[in-house]
Amino acid sequence: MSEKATISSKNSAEDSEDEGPLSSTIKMRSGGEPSVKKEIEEKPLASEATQNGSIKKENEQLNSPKALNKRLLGDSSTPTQSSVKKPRLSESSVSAKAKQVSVKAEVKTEDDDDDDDDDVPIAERLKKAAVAAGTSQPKKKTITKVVSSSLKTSKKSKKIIKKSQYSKSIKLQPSSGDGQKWTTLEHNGVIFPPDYTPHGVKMLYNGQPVDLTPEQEEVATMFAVMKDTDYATKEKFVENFMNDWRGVLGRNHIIKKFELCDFTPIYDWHQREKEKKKQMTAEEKKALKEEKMKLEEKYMWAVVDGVKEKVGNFRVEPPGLFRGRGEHPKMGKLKRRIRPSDITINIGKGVPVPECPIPGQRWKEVKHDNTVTWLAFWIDPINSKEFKYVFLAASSSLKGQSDKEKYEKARLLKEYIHEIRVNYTKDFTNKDLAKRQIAVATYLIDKLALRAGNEKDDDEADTVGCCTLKVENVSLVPPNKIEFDFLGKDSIRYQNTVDVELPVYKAIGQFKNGKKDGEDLFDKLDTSKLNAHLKELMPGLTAKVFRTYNASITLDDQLHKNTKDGDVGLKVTTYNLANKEVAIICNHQRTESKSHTAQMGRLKDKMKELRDEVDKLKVDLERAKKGKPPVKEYDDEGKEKVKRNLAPDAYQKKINSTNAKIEKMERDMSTKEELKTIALGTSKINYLDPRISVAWCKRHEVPIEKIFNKSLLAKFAWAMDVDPSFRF
DNA sequence: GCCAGCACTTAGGACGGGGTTA
DNA sequence: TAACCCCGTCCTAAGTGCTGGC
Repeated sequence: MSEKATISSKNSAEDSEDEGPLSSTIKMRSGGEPSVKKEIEEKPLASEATQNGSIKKENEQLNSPKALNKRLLGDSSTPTQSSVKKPRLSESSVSAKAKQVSVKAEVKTEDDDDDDDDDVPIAERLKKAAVAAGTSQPKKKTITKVVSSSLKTSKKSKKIIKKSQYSKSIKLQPSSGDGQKWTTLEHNGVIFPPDYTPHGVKMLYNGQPVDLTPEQEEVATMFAVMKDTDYATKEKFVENFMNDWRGVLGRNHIIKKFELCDFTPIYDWHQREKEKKKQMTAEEKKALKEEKMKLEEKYMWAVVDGVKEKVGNFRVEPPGLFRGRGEHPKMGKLKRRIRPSDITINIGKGVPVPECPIPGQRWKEVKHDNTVTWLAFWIDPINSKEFKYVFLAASSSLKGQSDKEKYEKARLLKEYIHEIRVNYTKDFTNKDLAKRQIAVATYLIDKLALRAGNEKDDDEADTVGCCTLKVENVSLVPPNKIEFDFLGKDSIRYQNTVDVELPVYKAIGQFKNGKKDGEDLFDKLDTSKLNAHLKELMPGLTAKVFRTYNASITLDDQLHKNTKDGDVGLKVTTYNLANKEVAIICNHQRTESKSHTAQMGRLKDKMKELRDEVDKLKVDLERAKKGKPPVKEYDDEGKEKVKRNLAPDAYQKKINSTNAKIEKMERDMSTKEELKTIALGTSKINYLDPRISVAWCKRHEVPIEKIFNKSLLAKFAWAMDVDPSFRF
């Protein structure tokens, strides 16, 4: 069970029949087909119009007959042959279908209210429903075409955007339809961690120092340095560690029982080393850093189709003890050292194969597969069914292209969401149990942004997603609430009580009926069935698209509704609040920092000091008004403090400025408290279409650097030239 | 239709640098 | 000057989803 606080639900009880998922107006054809096919072929998509035509180009490419090529079954292990894989449907189909979707290019102004609730996440609409009952239909400005150049960015905002060295956009090459990811690829392979250097510090066994070989000492040290982590106290961790360590120690070694092991001498040695490192002068640290840089420089870059791109993880993982999350059955197992003979390299044909950095050794294999993006991989030593890949960095064009496609797919869902909701609502009462389960699962994924929930093996932590929810994870709370309590990805607890439509409540009751704890709630369903069904509703649609859609549309909606005139600081606060809403929806949590309570305590003390100061200043102000000197004050040693006589105006000024400090501090404290277990970064990196943020910054003259750090600016370079009118 | 293999995205925590404060 | 704290970066685990083969 996670120790983290649970994010409380924002889903409220206003989930009435009228304001449910189906209440909103939609742009649909009477036949139920989304939007206007003919119109589209003549007019660009709204998004196309804002993308300098680049998307249209993509669609053409993805639509090409080449996209239907099948995978050729070549011997991919032969270095001279590259396997050509069948492109994923999702890559081609979304863009292809995109042509069939509506669109009159519409621009909603900041003043416009949303009149189409299907463009808003359900959770938000539920909240809105209570407030908005009886509100009049808002107006929407419709124009025939949006061309980026026709929308003027104000001079000032242009300047702000231009000022940023990262604001230049990159033009992404559309991904080809045949699954080919690159034409030429050059890189220098991977770098290995240094060999183990024995320290010679002896651990104790049964109180006596023990001699260990370097290999045995290395594993002992891995455990010793984790002595003060939670892992070291977990039975499973210790058990797995001891089993693997015994293998290294050999059958006849004196060390048998963990209880008799004392790793303290090694732990202390490690602490001293850490301290030594800390005590190094700035110059020494700099020199060390430069040396490391020199060693690594050549591995940091790849050249893809003639463009120099950063490599993401060019360092091979060092050996260690496996740190699985939650109650992972393999925690503590020895993750052995990876050697060149474990590594498969992928590189362009006709360019030099990276030299193996360890003399006398060689790569396991060299491939030339241009249908994949990995530069190297090795088999995970903890789970031999899995691979560890070396990919390009997030800032690379390849990653950028795929990121953009992800957001375009989520935007496409906007066009289909109404029909999808109509569809699943109808099926809440379907006689076919499988259909009923699909309907309810889709509803939960849409409404609560739950993950799909693939099946898991027994040798993984016991976590669930939507399709793998167990009977005990879901409780009925009459008359129509459902309480969720389960461990999701990374064993993060999801605890939420939500109002649901009555048919959903009844259906879940039926699914639970006659089942015991530990049994699947959706016994007729798994992720492949669910995704197959979703694909019938929209090309390329899968469960995870709903998370992207919900997150991005929530940000867009919140920014649209809540941005007020004011200084940049205020606007950034508005942004962060919107970001927080998204993090709550996606259940992005972090562990409360160990020092949080102490930090809050210190802030409270400081606040009290400031308040006392204001009280004293008020007294002195009254005295000054009467021409009296300020009240005498004494320090800890009883010596009188020097206090100047000030004019009443000066006291008032001081009071005002101290009050301002108090107000700021109150705001900071409440933000700190609210965000102590909420992680904002995850959604910003993975779920929020960066074009929403960039366009909002342009419209409101907020420097983009206030929203994106250096890494994000690089990752989202492709989004920087978005038109200011862009809406998700 | 199912499963295993594969390729990729999404995720939280560790760590360290640098700015701020006492 | 040290302690504190924030933030960016790195690390790698843990998900999702597609495909081919049976």
